[in-house]
Amino acid sequence: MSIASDLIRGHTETIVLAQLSERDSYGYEINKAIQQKTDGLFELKEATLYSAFRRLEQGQCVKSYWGGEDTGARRRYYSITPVGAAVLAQNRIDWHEAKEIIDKLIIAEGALE
Amino acid sequence: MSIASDLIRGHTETIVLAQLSERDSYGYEINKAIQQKTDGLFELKEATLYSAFRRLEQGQCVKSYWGGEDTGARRRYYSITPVGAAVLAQNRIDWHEAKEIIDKLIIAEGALE
DNA sequence: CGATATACCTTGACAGGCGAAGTATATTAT
DNA sequence: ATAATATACTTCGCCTGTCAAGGTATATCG
Repeated sequence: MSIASDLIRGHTETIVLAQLSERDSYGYEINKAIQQKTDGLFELKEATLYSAFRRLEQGQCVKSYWGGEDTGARRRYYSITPVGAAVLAQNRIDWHEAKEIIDKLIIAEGALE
Repeated sequence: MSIASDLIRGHTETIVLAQLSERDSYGYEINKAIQQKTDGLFELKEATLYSAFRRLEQGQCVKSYWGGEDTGARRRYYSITPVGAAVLAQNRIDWHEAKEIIDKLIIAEGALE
């Protein structure tokens, strides 16, 4: 991956929620979707992804259910809850704010477009 | 503060280096400058700031020297090194890339401006 | 039958942020 | 005078999210 762990830290849950807001999905598929969306520049590590699922489910942000296996192994599907949708909405707002703040702080003095 | 720890994680060193690229400075002043630039929305916690200094100095990114006290207590000034300047430049590039990647992943489907 | 792709799970280490507490000096208010 | 506040730095130890490493199980393809 070409993006540092610390730069992604804190975004994992939001990324997962954003995926789930499109449609119910499962770990493996979500990760493939992320790789595709970023042209292979980024992927979630499995341990990171599954620990995010655990936190999200504990926080009532997602619900899970075992789904049918068309091809490989069994899949645990996740769906976003109203709580999760609200958290996602807030996280998006926070991200916009954080972006602006960080930009203000790290962009070079003269580099104002 | 209104920006989550995990969203800031990994940016602390870059923020400090960016400040030092303008002029030599010391911890307290850097933090004040950051608060001013962000209209009070963000500040580095002391422990965070000083541990960043330690890492940066160990990594040859900054050098420090004791400076004169015009008003309060003694100050430890920091200056950015060529290594630090290079790291800063790379971190800025990384930030731009990370921003785009995160945007792609968390922005709502229909919300493309 | 072995290799590969799909799919999930757990453990333990590591690193950075930060609360809390401490030290010391100068200024301002009471 | 003295208490409070602002300036300024430092250290300790906890917490949390990431991830390397290892494990399990099924289906497909050569």
